[in-house]
Amino acid sequence: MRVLLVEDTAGLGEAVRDQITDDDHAVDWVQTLDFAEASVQTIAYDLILLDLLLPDGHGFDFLRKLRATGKKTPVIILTARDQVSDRIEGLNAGADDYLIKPFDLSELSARVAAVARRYRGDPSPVVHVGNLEVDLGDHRIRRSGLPVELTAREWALFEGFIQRPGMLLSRSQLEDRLYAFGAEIESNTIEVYVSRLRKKLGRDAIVTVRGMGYRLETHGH
Amino acid sequence: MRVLLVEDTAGLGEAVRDQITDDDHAVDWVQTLDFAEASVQTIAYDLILLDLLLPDGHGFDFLRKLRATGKKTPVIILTARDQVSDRIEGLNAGADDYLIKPFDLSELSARVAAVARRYRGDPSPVVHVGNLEVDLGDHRIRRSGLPVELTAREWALFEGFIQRPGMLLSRSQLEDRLYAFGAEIESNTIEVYVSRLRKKLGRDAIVTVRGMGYRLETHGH
DNA sequence: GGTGGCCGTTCAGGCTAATGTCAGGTTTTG
DNA sequence: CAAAACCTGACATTAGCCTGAACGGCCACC
Repeated sequence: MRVLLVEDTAGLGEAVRDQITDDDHAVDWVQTLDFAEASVQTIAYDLILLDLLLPDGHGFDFLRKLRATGKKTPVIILTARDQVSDRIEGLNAGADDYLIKPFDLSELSARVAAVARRYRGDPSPVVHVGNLEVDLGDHRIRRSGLPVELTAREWALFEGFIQRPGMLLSRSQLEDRLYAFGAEIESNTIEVYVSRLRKKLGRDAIVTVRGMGYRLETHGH
Repeated sequence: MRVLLVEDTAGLGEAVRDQITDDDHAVDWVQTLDFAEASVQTIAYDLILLDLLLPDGHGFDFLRKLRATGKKTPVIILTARDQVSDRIEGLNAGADDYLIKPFDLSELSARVAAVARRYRGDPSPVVHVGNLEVDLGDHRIRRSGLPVELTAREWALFEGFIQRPGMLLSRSQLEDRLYAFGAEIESNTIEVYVSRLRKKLGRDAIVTVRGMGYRLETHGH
């Protein structure tokens, strides 16, 4: 499997390259969008790891161009913590996944493996919580077998819950998932999204813990 | 897990130290960058809590130096609300998370736990005390196997007890857990909450030490 | 270029349960 | 025995939460 890494930070680039490279994975590492574009034109990559802030432009531009040419190569975005809101846009722009810096290298391996699995056509792992069936790779949810469609932000929130089912998530932790890190939020957006998630996933899916936050109900109803 | 707290405000420093210290977490508290630098050279910390405005310099300088030496110790920055631009800079400088003063102590716990988990990958620990079973991450309690629901303030108090089972906690220490530091309280709120906790956790769960404070009973009843 | 629909965001109104205080009782201490 | 310290039921207040509705931006499609 051939991986293109687009990342201009030296330390991180090295670490990622070393982490991924093995018998099955070859990594080409470039540091500018220019090189990246040249690379995808000459080589058919199986996966692209894409930093967003690069010296000669924004990763989205590259991503959009790539998709515009019809290429469906899976793309994982590597984004800094203060650009979390970008991920919404990123998913819209055609990214398959994203990782927030700083991330565990093992986490990276897991995502890469997941993409590889999907790429080979193997089924991605499915998490069962209550009467929900969640396919993390595909961002697909079934509720009692019936498919449920979530919008980008609904998913962003829900993903927070699914990563550790049953764990109590504070309001600010949830806000960090939706907005640029540390952004002040004045309205009741979280409540609105929780409300919408409940409408789609079931009234009891998410439990309010007054004054503390929310948690995903882990056992069926 | 070993935590370095770099904070020059006495009251806040104490409160944070007390909040974090438990069987699993040892806290070293220093008040200047000088001491902080000396500390990180002699001890391998698992987490650093860093105030930005310190008597002998700015926290960023410390953070940059730390990263320059290749240390990847997770760092959570503690900063005042009005320094928005600092946030971006801080994340670029290599911080892992941010807490904006004034923050809830329970919020601090959550972040520390999250960072710790991110780096160790462990699930949240479950503590057993007497006939109580406490999951700190989930904020869940079982008493003889049966779930117990606590309100935000009840939990805030209880967290103080559970972190140091059997240790005597003074009234003012407990008050610090319920209210922002320094808030004087005139009524008998502590007594009321201790009473409410006893009703939910068992009459003997919390022992009164007349004139001194309270402590959590550690062996079953 | 226009238009319709979807999504994100905010607001207002209504509701429930958590909170803080008090008063009257109980226990401990000197 | 009196005073100090503590306990706890009751209650008014309000913080915190829920949700329908409306608005505006953006994008795809015509």
